[in-house]
Amino acid sequence: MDISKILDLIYQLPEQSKLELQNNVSEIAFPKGHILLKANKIESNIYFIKKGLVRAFVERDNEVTFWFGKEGETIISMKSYVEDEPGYENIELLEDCELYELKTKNLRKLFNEDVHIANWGRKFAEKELIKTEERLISRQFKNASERYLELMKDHPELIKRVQLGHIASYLGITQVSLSRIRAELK
Amino acid sequence: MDISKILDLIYQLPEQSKLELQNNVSEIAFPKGHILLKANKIESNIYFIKKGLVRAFVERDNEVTFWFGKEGETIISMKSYVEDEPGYENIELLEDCELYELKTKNLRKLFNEDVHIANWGRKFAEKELIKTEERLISRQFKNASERYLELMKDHPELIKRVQLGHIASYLGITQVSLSRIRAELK
DNA sequence: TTCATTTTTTATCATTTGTTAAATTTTTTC
DNA sequence: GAAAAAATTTAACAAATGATAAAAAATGAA
Repeated sequence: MDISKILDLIYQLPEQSKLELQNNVSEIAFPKGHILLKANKIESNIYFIKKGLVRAFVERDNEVTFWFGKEGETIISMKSYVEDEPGYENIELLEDCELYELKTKNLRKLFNEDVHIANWGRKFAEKELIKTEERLISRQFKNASERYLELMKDHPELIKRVQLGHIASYLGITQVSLSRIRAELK
Repeated sequence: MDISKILDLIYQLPEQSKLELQNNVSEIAFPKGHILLKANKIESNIYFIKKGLVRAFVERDNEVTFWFGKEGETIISMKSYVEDEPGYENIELLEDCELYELKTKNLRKLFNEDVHIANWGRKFAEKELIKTEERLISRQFKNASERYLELMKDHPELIKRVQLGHIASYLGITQVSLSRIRAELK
């Protein structure tokens, strides 16, 4: 998915502002398994996924996967981006990826210079917020089996592309529980 | 908490922009028990809490409380605000409240006219996003008892001001479970 | 205060999910 | 293609949480 399309998905910018943003973007590729972002470090870039699939996870006793990103989505260490503090998330590439890279520093400059880009940034955060809030609510009143069915309905491709251990973690259950749930659905 | 302080908490605006925002704000009060926002309706205002306490909940078999707002916080139907679509949340006043009201229509106009206000709106969404993401992650690897202790640590005043049924719902467990957890902590 | 109502706790049993270990299947590597 | 490694499933039992009902405590209204 090309950068112009990705930027439009978030918010339709006037041509001039869009070019400003695109001029600050460079392309970069990494292989499956690469750790793009490490926890407890300030990340100075954000990335848009041209091609591939990644996961965000935090490390506890085990790894807790809390987000998947695929073509068209944006990779951000929220803490770094928003508060300039080390983030809590690691980002691992689950497939070979082609990414667009944008320096946070340059983006912040554009936020202060261009009202359209500031509103683009606002829309981005707002849309992410709605997605996160809906997931939180879903967690609050659905059991594991219902959450799995919901994921199958909303993101069937994820279940094909991601190994079940990560899916189970994302759903907030153990892999063994997910396996049991799948067996019961047959 | 006065409106100037509340706006500053989100993002420090230049004086001129701040006055622009403040000029669009009016004061309003409602008694405990009042339903300020109803689900499935487009809400045309956002509110800042000057004084009091509210909760956001969705209706399922039971009510699921997913947010508490107190002095200095912002009441928004995210779906209405972001996508101009009916929201999923109800907002109930848990105490008598004094609120600042701001018409979404006017705010949108300011977002397009004033780069500082656009960035204020961006910061607001970004900060809410981090809080929501942290709660989601906490849900993913902490059990009910740990989540209760976390809430006691981070927001002890909530436990004093809110009845336990709502707290239990917010934590994603039944009131009976929360009561049991409290008994085990003694 | 006193009574009625609401909230919280306690108890019991059912269900869901976790833990551990082993078996099976799939994927990767040589 | 065979061996090794990784991922998934299955099984048995443990622990956490849910559901229901009843008792106790707290709150609110007359």
